[in-house]
Amino acid sequence: MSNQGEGCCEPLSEEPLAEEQAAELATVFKALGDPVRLRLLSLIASRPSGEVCVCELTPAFDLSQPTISHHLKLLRQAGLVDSERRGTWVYYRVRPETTDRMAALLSSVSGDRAAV
Amino acid sequence: MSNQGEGCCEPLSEEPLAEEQAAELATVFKALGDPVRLRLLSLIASRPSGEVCVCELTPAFDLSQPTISHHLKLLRQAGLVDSERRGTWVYYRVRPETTDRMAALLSSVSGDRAAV
DNA sequence: AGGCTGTATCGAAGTTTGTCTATGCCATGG
DNA sequence: CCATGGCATAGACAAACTTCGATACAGCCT
Repeated sequence: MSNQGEGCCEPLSEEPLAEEQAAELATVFKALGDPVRLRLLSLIASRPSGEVCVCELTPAFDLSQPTISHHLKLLRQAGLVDSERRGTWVYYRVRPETTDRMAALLSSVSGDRAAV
Repeated sequence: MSNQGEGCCEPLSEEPLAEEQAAELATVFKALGDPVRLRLLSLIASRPSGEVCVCELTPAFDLSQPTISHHLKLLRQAGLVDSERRGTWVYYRVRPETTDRMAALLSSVSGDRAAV
């Protein structure tokens, strides 16, 4: 499969991002790669209280309630948000550890080398 | 539909992330949401020279050459990388403007409010 | 010019994703 | 204790994505 000749450049020394790590990080970015989920995250993050009730998120979109629930589940599984039930209602909040980690990763890409 | 009753919380004041903007940003995150593309970006970014020849990227994966070419195209369309042909070979480099913008967005999420 | 090599484009197959309706679970409140 | 409302899960289906082989295009070299 197309092994380059010899005159192009030096061979790869090492992959900066391991296969396994890339798969894990891709899961988080994939969760961010949908307009609805991005807006959900933004809605949650923009609250001074730090949390939003699902009953407030659902009517903000032109989508069915199960669809919003599904998107929230993906955000939760990606570690981007956390949920807590208080009585009748469920509240979602951002997990800054995850967003910070992703921000640091992207910064390192433009900075110099890819870090963890 | 499910319009909530009245006892939950106050209504939404405004969406922090417009629908159109969310769609645009989601495209970039979607490009990042694949292990192969993440590793490609990492490989390109980790080079001191700032650029990598495609002939070096292709054999680094257990995938066909058209598949790598396709992933590079998506990264380019998302504004994450740039390509330049020099003679026989094509070189890819990271566009720091884009990665920095995404990093800033994620930082703002954990910081306080969602910014542009 | 002709052949060779590196890269991109073109359909096509299989899998994943986003959305819906229908239904189930949990907590509240008569 | 049963009815009601908020939220999650299950199954179904269309659209999108990832991958491939085949092919086309672009430079180099003899």
